[in-house]
Amino acid sequence: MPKLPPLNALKAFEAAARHGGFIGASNELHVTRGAISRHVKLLEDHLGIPLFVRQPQGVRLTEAGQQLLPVLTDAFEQIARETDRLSQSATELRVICPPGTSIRWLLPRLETFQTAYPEFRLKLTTDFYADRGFDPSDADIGFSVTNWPNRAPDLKVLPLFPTLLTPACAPGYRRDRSVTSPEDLTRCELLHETRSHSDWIAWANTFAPNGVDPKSGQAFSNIDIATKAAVMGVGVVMADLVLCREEFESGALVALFPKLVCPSPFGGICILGGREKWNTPKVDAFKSWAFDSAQTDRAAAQQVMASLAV
Amino acid sequence: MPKLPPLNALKAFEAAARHGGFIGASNELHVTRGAISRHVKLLEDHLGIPLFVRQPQGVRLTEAGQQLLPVLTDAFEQIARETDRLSQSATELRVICPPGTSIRWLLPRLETFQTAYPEFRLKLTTDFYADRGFDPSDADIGFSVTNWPNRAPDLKVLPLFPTLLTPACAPGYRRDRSVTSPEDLTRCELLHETRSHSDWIAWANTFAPNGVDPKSGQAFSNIDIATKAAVMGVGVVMADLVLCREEFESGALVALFPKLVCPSPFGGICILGGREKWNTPKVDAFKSWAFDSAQTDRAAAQQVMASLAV
DNA sequence: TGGATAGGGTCAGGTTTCCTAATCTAAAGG
DNA sequence: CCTTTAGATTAGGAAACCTGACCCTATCCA
Repeated sequence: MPKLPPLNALKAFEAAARHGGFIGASNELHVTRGAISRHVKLLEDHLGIPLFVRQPQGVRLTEAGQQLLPVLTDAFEQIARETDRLSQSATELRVICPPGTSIRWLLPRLETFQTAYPEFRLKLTTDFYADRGFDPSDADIGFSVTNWPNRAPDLKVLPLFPTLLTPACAPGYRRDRSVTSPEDLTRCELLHETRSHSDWIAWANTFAPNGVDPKSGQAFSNIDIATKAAVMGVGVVMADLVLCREEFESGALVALFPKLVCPSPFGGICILGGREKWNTPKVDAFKSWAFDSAQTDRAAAQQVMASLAV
Repeated sequence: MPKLPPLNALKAFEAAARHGGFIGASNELHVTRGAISRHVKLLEDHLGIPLFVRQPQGVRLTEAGQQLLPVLTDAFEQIARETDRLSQSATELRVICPPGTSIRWLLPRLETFQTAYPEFRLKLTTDFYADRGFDPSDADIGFSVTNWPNRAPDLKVLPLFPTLLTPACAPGYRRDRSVTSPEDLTRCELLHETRSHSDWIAWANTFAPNGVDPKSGQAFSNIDIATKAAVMGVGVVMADLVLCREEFESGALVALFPKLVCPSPFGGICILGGREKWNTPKVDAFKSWAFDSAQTDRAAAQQVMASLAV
């Protein structure tokens, strides 16, 4: 690799040559004429060959200067194009989030992110991941309902708030079925999300090992629809006390067994990101915003847990 | 024109990425690891995107780094190639010199130039110029026997030593013809250079307006051959007291009229160069060497002129 | 003719950037 | 468990850089 001349001198020369004078270059580079003059001279000394002919009316490129200019312009343009592209991609924040979490948590809060960090352009994909789980090359941030125990070594995880599960239904549904113990659930319609019955399985394992078949009932494409179905009196949904806080507070949903709350074995809602990007400004911004936004959710969860311990 | 990142940081990153580590880069750039580390971080901050994944065993390029590296390598290589080429041409010194001056003055002294300035590779062309005179794009330096009065505005001139003309011949030739006054030259064979009879014309105009026909006699392809012919007793040459000093001192040539010396109306031997290159290191070196080497010639000319004034 | 303008060169002095050298950290290897 | 390796980090001093004021020259224009 042959040695390069001083790069800043090259930049100064390129600008001066392109503008046909030192003043133009000094404006472009926001320095004084003297600075351009010295840079150009330095480069000429380095190469041992004059690049400009100085005349009282201004400078004119020598033959050597004319040969050097297009090479530099081209090289700098290449560099600028690529670095710009990378910078650009540094401000685009791609987030992927499963439908339930997206509808019930992320979407209602997203506007505050854009307000807090207008310099990032957020692109949200609301969808389940493909079978392989979250892939950092698809998005910068992925929401997840599990802490992905040891599953992806290249992924970093930031837990936002825990998932607290308990069966819930509309007040009228409870009245009609007069459910008082887990065994009574056999008389109820269980409402599921299509992809997994794991929430019902987890809860049933803890509180009703023999009293309910977690595979029975109806399935919906995502947990938000299942919850809405419960509100409409279709059946009993395994509700997250945190994510469904609104429905519980308004009375649209009631917990069948307020003391039988099962923390999700997978931990709760968290965000994932590739190790490479985990500490980039855009990901940092999102992490910090998400963690702050989840503060009230963590507090609510803690309150529920405290009330159970009594 | 989009803004460029700090160029030195780009250089540091490029070297680090190419070597796959900061130590390799620090060796190539002759700085410490810390310097590379800071440069890379600066660039990452500037772009807002990490370029390396830091691991205890070393660094690994991120996706962004992998995309940036080839662009930088290519751009720097282009620049290095072109600047190298220009530097190279800065050390090649092309000189063009008419045959007479070349044989009698330049060639015998050339070795001392190479000794004094081994960094320049001198390429000598011994030839007359084409009709248009010396062209700076053909050579960096041109020797001339005239000062080119106001003829080429873009040329710079450095006079080396004056031309002092007087008719001379072999001692035996003078004895045979018993020449004692300019009028006796009509009985002599005049020896000329093919291209121009101006020396004889200039001398005859001054000292023998009616006594000699400057167009008569024999012509030779250059003044050196004409001089050698005179030494051999063929005729009378219009000799330069400076350039033919050796022949006069050894007695091979004698001046027919020692007091009738005519300074060339064109001044004398000088070197020419294009204004653009006149102050480049290589041309400066040659100018300084040539001027110093001509010191004894100027002294000899001065001595001749002083002896005439007595 | 002579002042105004425009382009560049140069220098001292202060600021920014840069590098070094020493000290930390974390992992791997003997 | 100690050594080695590869980077990160920091203070402080060296180098590069820029500014701002001045000079020069040629041209324009009144």
